[in-house]
Amino acid sequence: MKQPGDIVRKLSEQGYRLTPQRLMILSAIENSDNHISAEEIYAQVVAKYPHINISTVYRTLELLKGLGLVTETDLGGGRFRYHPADKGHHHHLVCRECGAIIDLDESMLSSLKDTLLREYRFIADLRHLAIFGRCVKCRAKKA
Amino acid sequence: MKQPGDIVRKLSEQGYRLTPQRLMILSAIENSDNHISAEEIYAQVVAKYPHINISTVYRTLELLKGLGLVTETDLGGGRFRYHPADKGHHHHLVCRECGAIIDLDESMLSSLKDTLLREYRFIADLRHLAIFGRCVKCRAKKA
DNA sequence: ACTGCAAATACAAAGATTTGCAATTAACCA
DNA sequence: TGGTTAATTGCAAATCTTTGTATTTGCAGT
Repeated sequence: MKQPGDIVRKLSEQGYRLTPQRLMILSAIENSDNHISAEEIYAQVVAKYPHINISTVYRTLELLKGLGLVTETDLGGGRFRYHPADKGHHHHLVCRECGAIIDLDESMLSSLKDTLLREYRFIADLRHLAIFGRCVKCRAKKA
Repeated sequence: MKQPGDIVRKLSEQGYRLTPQRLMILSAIENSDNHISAEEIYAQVVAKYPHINISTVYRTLELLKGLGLVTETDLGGGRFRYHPADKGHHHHLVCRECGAIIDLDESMLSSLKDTLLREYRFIADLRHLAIFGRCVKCRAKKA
């Protein structure tokens, strides 16, 4: 398991500067339960450090994504959410009705990946896929 | 098979106005080979009818999508593409390297849909999914 | 502690999509 | 044909994300 600050250490090891902005952004991501958005990160950081600009949040997320330290999931239409990569790859079932996000184990899609490779010779990147639909709770609500 | 103008007829039947803007937008979608974007539609229409506003294009697409006459595919990050719904549902394999879009038959994902329903009781909407990766041509280019 | 410099930042502006509102107009009816 | 009216549009502004650029700053080497 990772310790808090593990991402900070890796950044430092790779020669990236540890600016207060980055530390606060990382803290927001690591302390988030799950699936935090750029706007939410910005809101958290700006409360303590009003000087920060939101473009710094976006660029930091871009950096962390590129380094594989943070995972980005597109919940449709470019609504991106982030979480620490060490919390494991998984997919997301997103309920269109109530907005619930259900984590789906990576192995669920391995046979699909195999099929695409065999039939289309296409190497599918299925690391953080979002699938939309209707969850069990909303199915119960009304016919 | 559908005739050109079939969507026009359906709109009219359901009490929607047939404005010149809508007719030209529909013409652009129906004459497109595949996967046209809102910007491309706008560019085509504005050439003949410079007065049109792009928000009309977006609103018309929203309407057609809601009526199930046009299908919207999110090629990642909210880059939407459209095509007539009667050309059939299919999925898309999108190559991150060369941008190629490979159509994938709907049946390809039916077993995934079944599994999600059985194991998660989740009704997945897999009508126009985009899966990212690397296509066979780009695999050949370099190791 | 101080200095230099490349890295990182803030700011501003651009691109893509959405939304509120006043003006326009397609379609119905006399 | 012309009038009426609710649907539709154009326009402007807002939102979210990205990008260019001048300024600031972390940090390695004094």
